[in-house]
Amino acid sequence: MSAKHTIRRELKHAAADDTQRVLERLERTCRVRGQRVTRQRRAVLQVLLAEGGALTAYELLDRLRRSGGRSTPAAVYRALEFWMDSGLVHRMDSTRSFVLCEHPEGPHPGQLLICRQCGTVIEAEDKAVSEAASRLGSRLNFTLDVGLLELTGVCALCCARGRRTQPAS
Amino acid sequence: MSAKHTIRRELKHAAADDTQRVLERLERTCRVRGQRVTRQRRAVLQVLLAEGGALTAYELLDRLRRSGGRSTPAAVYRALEFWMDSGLVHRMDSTRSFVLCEHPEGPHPGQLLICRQCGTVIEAEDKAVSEAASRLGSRLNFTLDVGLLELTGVCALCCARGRRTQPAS
DNA sequence: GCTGCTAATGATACATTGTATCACTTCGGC
DNA sequence: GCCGAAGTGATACAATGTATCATTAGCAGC
Repeated sequence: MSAKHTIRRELKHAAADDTQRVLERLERTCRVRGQRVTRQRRAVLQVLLAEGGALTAYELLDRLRRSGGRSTPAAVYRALEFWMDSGLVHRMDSTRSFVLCEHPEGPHPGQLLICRQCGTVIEAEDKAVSEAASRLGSRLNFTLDVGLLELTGVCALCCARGRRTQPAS
Repeated sequence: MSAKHTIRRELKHAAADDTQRVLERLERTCRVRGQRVTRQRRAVLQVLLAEGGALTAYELLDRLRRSGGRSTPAAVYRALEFWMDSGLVHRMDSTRSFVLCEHPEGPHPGQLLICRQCGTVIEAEDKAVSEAASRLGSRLNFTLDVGLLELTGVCALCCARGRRTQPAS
């Protein structure tokens, strides 16, 4: 459990941390699982770490190419698929974009709150929501997948920015 | 209110009903709102009614062309956008497909349960889920959009079909 | 160190999904 | 009938995602 916990903390504080160290640890963890962390995969994760938010596959491709790589769409999608299988990256259907996950231990119930305006993504683990959904599933005889619910809206910052009538200004 | 209700009931029982009658009523309702129900729009809705489930834009296009139409992607998307604005059609991000809505009165909180295997879509209005989501939004200072949550899973039928081991073994 | 197996890559082409543009047509109000 | 706005048709294109297959890299066993 402590290994998981460490990765999670490191992801959360990656901006302030030495990115290299985080990657090395991830690499070690994946190797233990029998997975290879190759140049492509490392590069993709690095971009997502550096970005600190969500990116579409082609935005990711752009960034990789700009840093001198010769990636292709297929390569990016393969790397993303790998990280999704590892549980380190989530794909958001509503924006067709990819974001680092904070719970690398694999599939887990939870929610993604996605800001329509700035693209910020907050990952939540609200028991009330996931249990209500689960109950709804049972009621309708539907075996729901375990995974993240996507909730779109406007984040606090954008909401404040957007308000022309001043709340206190 | 009774008009809304009637449309809703008719949509629900469209398969058993006279499709033409439903369309005529929808047309009348839209006209009252100052909206035009054109040939393209009527055709798109007709296909969705006949299908009784979700279709992607290009599946819809295929069906339209097979029935002798000369539609284009743009035309289909325009018609779908029109019906979505009217609240009669929902787009599901997770499957990139479109489905008739049972609540033509406009945006409303609710859930779509989507079967991964057969594509069946059930529309639900579970207060517990939408209220839990809403509370989560408030807690995180996120102004959530009013709309349908997409929950994927496996429907009862597919679940039964898929079970190789009998339930009591 | 070799050999051979498997996983991953690179490159290309292609498939799918969605939009922009613009000339033309249709509809509804006068 | 005429006008203006809304809608259409056609074309081209943008964005997103996959299939294929020859080549390369990493690891296991010798």
